[in-house]
Amino acid sequence: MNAVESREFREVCERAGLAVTHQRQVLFEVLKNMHGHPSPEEVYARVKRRIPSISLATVYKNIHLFLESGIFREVSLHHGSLRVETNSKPHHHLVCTSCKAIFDIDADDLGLSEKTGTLPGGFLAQRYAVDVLGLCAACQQKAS
Amino acid sequence: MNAVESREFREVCERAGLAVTHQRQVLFEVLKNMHGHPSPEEVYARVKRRIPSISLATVYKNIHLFLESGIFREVSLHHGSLRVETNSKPHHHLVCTSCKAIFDIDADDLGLSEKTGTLPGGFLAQRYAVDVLGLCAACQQKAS
DNA sequence: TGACAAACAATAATAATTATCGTTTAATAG
DNA sequence: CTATTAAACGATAATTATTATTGTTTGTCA
Repeated sequence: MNAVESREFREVCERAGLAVTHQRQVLFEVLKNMHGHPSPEEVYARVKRRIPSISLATVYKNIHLFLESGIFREVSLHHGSLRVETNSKPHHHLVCTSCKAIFDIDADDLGLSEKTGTLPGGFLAQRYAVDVLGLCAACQQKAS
Repeated sequence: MNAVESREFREVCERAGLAVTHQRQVLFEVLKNMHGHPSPEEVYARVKRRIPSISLATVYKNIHLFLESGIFREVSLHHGSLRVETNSKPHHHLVCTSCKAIFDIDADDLGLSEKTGTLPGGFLAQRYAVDVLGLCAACQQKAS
């Protein structure tokens, strides 16, 4: 890594209140240089090339710390287990980033103009699934 | 259950090519009458009240059959494991319902007018995470 | 009604993730 | 620059969610 990247990482850790460790730094760099939507196992495999002794648990722990600190995001909020929709009306979701609650909102009420049909890249868009991330009323109370 | 519900269920099974079994029918009714976003375990607990001998595996299998047949939907396509975003630009996802591939699309290119601020219900909207569901170019080829 | 495929219950197996615990390392106060 | 202490680490056991297997039962349809 170069000096600029190194300083960036130190600042990131400072802000997040995390110690600057070798493992954490390599993980950070590896993530910065990967593309797409890697799984923890894929990230682990990459980091292992530079630190053969690293533990998978360390990778998980630090990915979670990065996510919590907003240094990286996860592809889709995953609810840990499969969830079934019981609301048959077209609707989207309000997801509270604090308490993880999910509220339904009618597609009409959200009023997004969803373009179906072919998008750039030749992707045929059929349906939109929208998560609006934010804070529910209760968590706003608590925060204030 | 009443005769109307029973007929509806038979039609649903017919269309999906599924046998009409007692377990399947009770599961269907239970799901119809639940609200929110129940997990398989929660559904299992409910069904068990009416069929104490039912197996959790049966619940899983039938939920999947219902999802595949489009009788119910899942809350969010879950990728089986945690995935980390490596693209730091604001973007959304094109999700191919056939091959499960995920492509990034710049938020600007998708051109949704995202309303942040307070939504009905007092929810404070901060960010939108949009999955556009459809078929990628390759899967359209295969299908034709 | 009988044959056969589909579905079922029980439960073993697997995959993903998290917890535990003894050891090592970074932060920082002196 | 060293001692103290909390944080982080590696190894691995444990847990959770899900899927596969297998022998038995039950719909479906001739």
